[in-house]
Amino acid sequence: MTRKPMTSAKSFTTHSIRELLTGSVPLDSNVTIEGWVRTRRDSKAGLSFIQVNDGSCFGNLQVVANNELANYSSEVLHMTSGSAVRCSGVLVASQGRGQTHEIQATQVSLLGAVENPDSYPIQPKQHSFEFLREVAHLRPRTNTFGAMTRVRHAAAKAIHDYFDQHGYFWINTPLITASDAEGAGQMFRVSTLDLLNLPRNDAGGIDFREDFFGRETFLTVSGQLNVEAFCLAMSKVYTFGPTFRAENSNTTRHLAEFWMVEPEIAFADLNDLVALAEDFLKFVVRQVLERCGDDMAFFAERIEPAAITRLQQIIEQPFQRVSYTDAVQILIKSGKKFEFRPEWGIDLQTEHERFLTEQHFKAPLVVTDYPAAIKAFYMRSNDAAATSDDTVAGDTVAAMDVLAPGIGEIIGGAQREERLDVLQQRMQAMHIDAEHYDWYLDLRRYGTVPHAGFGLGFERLVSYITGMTNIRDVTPYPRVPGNASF
RNA sequence: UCCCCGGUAGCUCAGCUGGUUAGAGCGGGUGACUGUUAAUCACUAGGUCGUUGGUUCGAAUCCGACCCGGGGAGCCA
Repeated sequence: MTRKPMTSAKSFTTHSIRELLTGSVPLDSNVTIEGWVRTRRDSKAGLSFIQVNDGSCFGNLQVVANNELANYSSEVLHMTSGSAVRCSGVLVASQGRGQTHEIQATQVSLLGAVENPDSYPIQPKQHSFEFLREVAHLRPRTNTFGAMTRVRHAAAKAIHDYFDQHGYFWINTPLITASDAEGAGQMFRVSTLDLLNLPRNDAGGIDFREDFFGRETFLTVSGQLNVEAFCLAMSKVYTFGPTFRAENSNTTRHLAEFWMVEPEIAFADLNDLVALAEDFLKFVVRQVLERCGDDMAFFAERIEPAAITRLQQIIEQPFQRVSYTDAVQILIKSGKKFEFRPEWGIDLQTEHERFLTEQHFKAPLVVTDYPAAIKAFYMRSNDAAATSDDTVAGDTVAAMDVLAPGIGEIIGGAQREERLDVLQQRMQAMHIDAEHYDWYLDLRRYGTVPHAGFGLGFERLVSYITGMTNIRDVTPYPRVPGNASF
């Protein structure tokens, strides 16, 4: 992107630093850049080196400003970290080591000064992530969050590209909902009622007929049920949008507000879904590696040494696959002492998942066919319990989780129960009020077909890709219990 | 929600068997020096030791309560 500069400097064209560093602009061109000062080093020989970053790429551009500039001593020497500047000059090959290009400045303008340089929080040094969360509005100016932001963008773009190239339609499912979905967790209430003066019904409860929508409403915990309806018309669809969970979860992998990707495919079974998950993840990872080389190199150097190599392994290796029943057997036979003893019928604990992905398989792992009792009502009942030995296995459903080393569950999905009578039985058994799901049951009454889908936690994906271990550091403004700052 | 750990300068931390005036590095300011690379060197400013009670002649240091942050677990994506 090139454009005219905002000021009068004639024959200088404004460029992103990315353009200048990647060699798409010939040397000796007159150029202008706009950005924020990372560091400034002064030489009393009469020149200063200003490292400028504009977010367009990981690298800074070095601007060489000498004392012949009219504002050299009055402004240039006071351009501390964080100052906003516009620099014009000639793009040249750098005389010094450490960078290929630099600008010999003919004009350096201070657009926005840093009022209190001694208290500006972002210094050219390592900060703790805990501290940076307290200055979430300024942390985009750090290397780490610049890199994370570009990776996050590249991943989101890759997700849309993958589905677009494979004939999927992006469905914008509602964020406000009246159903409590699959009971996927605690929900945030949406209401315009006056909390200090609640309307009451005859039974003494709150009269939600007086509320904005005439009934109780919440923020969505999943777009899945809604997107299924479009799946059973458009064949291949997906959602990608914000999701809300009011769970009191205080961990490095939970947010109250996060983004979720939920593809849903018709005329498909669990095997098709597993194949999709693998192909999809590999595509996204490959795109990020191709587009964000500098950023990923930074994560590998400073955050997680294996950041790049483990992504390359994901691309190259086939995902491992194991049934829940076999996974439990592996855990039992491992002889390893777990805090929670592995047992058929109990959900895999974090320590179990970690053992399977990090020690046993040492790869992303797809676990399938979980006990029906611990899974949601809409998951398809398997016809027969599949076991690889003499273990007695109970009823299972065609569910699947993709577990990634270091992160745990990154994808959860299932083939959906398309048989009306089986679905109704299951809802009854799980005490789900069928009245709220009549429209959902309609999908089984009118032209039902086998279909399947999964949910991918977008932040968990970014966390896995970058090696950033706390999910609060891979989203711009994290919302967690007790904190909605910024 | 449960279990641990922590809160000292703008940042990262030391000091914590109670005892003159609470320290260092980085960052800021000033100066020296150099086509510099998180530059280097010197000087300098900067602190209600999370809040609040208590113990004590005396509390950053010991005890209680509260607030905030972090890690782990559960729930899940």
